[in-house]
Amino acid sequence: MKKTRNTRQRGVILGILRESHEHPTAEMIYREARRALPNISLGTVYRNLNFLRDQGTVREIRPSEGGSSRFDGADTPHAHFHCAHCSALLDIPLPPGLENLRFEEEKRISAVSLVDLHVIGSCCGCAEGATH
Amino acid sequence: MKKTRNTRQRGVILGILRESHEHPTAEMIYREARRALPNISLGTVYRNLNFLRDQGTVREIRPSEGGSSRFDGADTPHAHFHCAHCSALLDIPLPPGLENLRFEEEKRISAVSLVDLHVIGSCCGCAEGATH
DNA sequence: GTAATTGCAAAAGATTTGCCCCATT
DNA sequence: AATGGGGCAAATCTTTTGCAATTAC
Repeated sequence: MKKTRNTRQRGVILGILRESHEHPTAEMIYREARRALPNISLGTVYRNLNFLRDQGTVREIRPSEGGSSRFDGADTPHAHFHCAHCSALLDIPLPPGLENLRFEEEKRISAVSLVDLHVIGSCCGCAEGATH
Repeated sequence: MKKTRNTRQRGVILGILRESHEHPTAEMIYREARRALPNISLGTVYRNLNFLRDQGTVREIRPSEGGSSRFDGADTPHAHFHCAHCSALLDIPLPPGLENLRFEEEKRISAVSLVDLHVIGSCCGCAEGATH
């Protein structure tokens, strides 16, 4: 197995993700990381996000509304709510019964590694009254 | 409200989507549509897919693995299984209990318009034996 | 010392858009 | 005839990649 290094860049990126609750994009992480490491490049941010995602440390969320991927550094299972109006992305609890989905009866599926639940709708800040 | 026209292009695109079970990309739909309309352009395919998606007629699926969006012309609720190895995208039944999720207790959510469940794993064609 | 990782910039990929013409209503 | 929609090509946006220099181990 390939050896990995603990670079300052990787640490800063993971730290940002761990502290943020807003599911930042690579660009937002980049801007934040530049405060600690003014020379960090966007390519490095992307490379590390891909690395952390492949490692299972963070989750990449590709919003159904389009636009950039958003990243989630939380380590407990949860679902996501997307506001279709303001593109806020909120963590919501996983509905009961979804923690242990089984797909034995589904002959085309051999193994399940991840279950992603996305709820799309309108957040309270964007309710009826608001301009759409 | 803006009046919409039934163009040959829009009809062909929707027809392809309705008949396909493989969740084609815009590019695949474009190639297929060219058989009926040799002059259709990729831009037109994208414009119509966006239109049909905004109208709620088709669903756009942004694969967690990355790459192009895939489109789903089915009209009954279902979940999706993504094979992480061959990028097959299969319709699977919505697990019981997910048809009528309620989010009353979630104060930040005002309305829900769509629930998307994505199961990521390995399909049977890509099981253990296969080259990864 | 060595190989993983970085910064930079260019490239690639996917989707959108402007403009002018055509076709549906 | 009016105008929504199409074709084409350029533009935009997001993400990836090649390469030489750097740095963690």
